[in-house]
Amino acid sequence: MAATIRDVARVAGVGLGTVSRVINNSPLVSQATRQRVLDVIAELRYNPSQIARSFSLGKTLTVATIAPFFTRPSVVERLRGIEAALASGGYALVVFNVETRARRDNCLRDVPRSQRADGLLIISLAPQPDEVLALQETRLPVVLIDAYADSLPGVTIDDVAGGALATEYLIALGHRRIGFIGDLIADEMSFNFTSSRHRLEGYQQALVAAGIPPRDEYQRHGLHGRYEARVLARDLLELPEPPTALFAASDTQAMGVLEAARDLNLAVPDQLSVIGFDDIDVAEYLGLTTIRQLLFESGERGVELLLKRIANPATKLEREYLPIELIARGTTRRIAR
Amino acid sequence: MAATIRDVARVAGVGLGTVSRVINNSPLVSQATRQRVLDVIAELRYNPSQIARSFSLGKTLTVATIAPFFTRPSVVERLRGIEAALASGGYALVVFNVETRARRDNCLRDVPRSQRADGLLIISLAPQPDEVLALQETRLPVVLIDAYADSLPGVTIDDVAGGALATEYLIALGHRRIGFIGDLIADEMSFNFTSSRHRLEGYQQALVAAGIPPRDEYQRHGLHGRYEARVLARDLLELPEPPTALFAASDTQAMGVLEAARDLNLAVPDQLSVIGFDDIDVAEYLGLTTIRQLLFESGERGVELLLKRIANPATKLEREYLPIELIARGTTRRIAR
DNA sequence: TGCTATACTGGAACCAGTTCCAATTATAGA
DNA sequence: TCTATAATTGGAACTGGTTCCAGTATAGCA
Repeated sequence: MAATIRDVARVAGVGLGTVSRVINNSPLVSQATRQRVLDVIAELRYNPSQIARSFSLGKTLTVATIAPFFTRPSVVERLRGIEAALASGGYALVVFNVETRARRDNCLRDVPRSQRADGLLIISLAPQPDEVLALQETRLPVVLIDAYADSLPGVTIDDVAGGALATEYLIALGHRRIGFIGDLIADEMSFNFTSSRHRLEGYQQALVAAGIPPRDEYQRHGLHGRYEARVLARDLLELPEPPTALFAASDTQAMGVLEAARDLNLAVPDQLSVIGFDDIDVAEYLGLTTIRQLLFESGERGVELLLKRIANPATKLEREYLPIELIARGTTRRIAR
Repeated sequence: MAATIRDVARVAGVGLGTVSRVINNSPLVSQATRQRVLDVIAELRYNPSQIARSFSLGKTLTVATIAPFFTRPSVVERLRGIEAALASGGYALVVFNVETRARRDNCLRDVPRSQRADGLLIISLAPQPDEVLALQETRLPVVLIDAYADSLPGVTIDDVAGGALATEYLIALGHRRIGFIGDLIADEMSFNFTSSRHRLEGYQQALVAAGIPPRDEYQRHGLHGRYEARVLARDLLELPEPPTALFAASDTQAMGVLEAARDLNLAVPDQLSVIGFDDIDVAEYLGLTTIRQLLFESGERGVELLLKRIANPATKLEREYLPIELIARGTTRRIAR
């Protein structure tokens, strides 16, 4: 139906190779011939088939990304960085959104094997050791973003340090009773999210370092979401001896905490300090104190690492840590001991 | 390097066709042969090349989506609907993010021509007549979401009715001085966004119908964004005779309006009513009165229409209108005349 | 036993590009 | 004019699947 390169060659009265050379701007074509071919291409409205080209070249000029819950603002921002970096490199982006354990497993298994893409970015999901092996076997270049796995390159932050940073800040403000709201442990297990767990570790380390024994009843875990965090926080704040400050493992969850405070008529920051994590777009609007990480840049850097590996698969394993920063806004406040 | 179907055939001692039949679960293979082939596939760790398969079949099992500013919550939610519907149909999703006029034009021109995908979804961008012609010439099935163009199928809402609905509600609450904050006209022009313009039309119609002459100074346009809307709203609210209610063409812009009110110490809803559009996720958190549209579903329905057209390109032009609904929350309030 | 219908199987041809080698033509230099 | 070299050009072979036709084996039946 659509014109092929052979049609063009026939009509222009030249050989296949010549048309191919014209399409690819090879210098090995005379000006006159090039013009003739270009005219015929226009006349026949010929468009080279990307598929045939990929097939012949053995490269797809496409990168696949597996992302959990890609509506989360933090994930979206990373994706935006990825897309921007890929577009400027001439690559297209295929997105797989993962919202269940089964789909996570399927994607991690099938996407690399399908050979749809020249490389794979995995956001916030840490492959298990056996999955890492399977990945390596496919020889597909892979880079993790916001996740860590032995012997896979990645771009992350130091989540333990981030958790500690947030907690130390609250301690410095005079808080001693500090609660933590994070992702469901079971959920972390099934998806193998690691950031919430690491932030919890940092939280505990900071407490211990300040001589404050961590209390189990101050640590709550639920499905990642505003509503779930709201319920957890409400519960936490109704303890006989409630925390005076809450550290939420993400800004989305911090929003749930703020709702809980509203539910209970607790003034923030006067009666309750709240700190989040990520510094997503609305955090500024809400005046939320949080730990900023460079989401857009994480996508960009991930692409950079990946393209380097695509160009040269033997590149040594690189792992990049992006900086974090405390952004003090209006939801935290000093209290008297 | 990687094993091909011919390797499998050779090692298993069968023909090419037989291996292909096994891969595709054709019933025309004896149980014994099938097992032998499966064993060899496992042994050689053979994975069929998706590219070769696409090439041979003439279909990519991929759908491309062009979306402007895909970080906007409304766009993300539509994308989520698209991805979900595509995944369940076995299709992959390629995403192109458009943030400049030049990229919009390039994407609209090149993506359909590259024959990377079996179909194309365009979100919130209305192709111009000449672009429609070019699209049709490629014979690629296309469906618009949140956009309208002559002779292209699409899924939209009635934005004029939505604008009227919001405005009528404010009027019913007793407001007479009602302002409008929408996207930059020049921007609409260059991207050819239409929804903000249509909502403005509905706003004007509702005013006229209620015997209220629309005032030019009450209608402001800026780049789509919270900050820009904040500046516009502040300006509007500092008029000698400021509006008592503001209709923002999107929830994101409504958030900017709320910030402006905060800047000027205007209590919402007591001194200023605010209504948004879209009912994005945070709207509920903010208690924002808004017009809800079914974002996720718009993606799903768009995919459904598209897959129908891919299966049968002769499908007659379908255009679907999704319902809208006023969600009254806490940022609007009745005032005495 | 022979014949026919049925169940499998093999592999050539095909999809639309790229690449590379051989052939041809043009150009420069002697 | 002839030769060496450079500049172009043509097209076969190749990429890895699918499809379809022809061929073989097996079973059922008279």
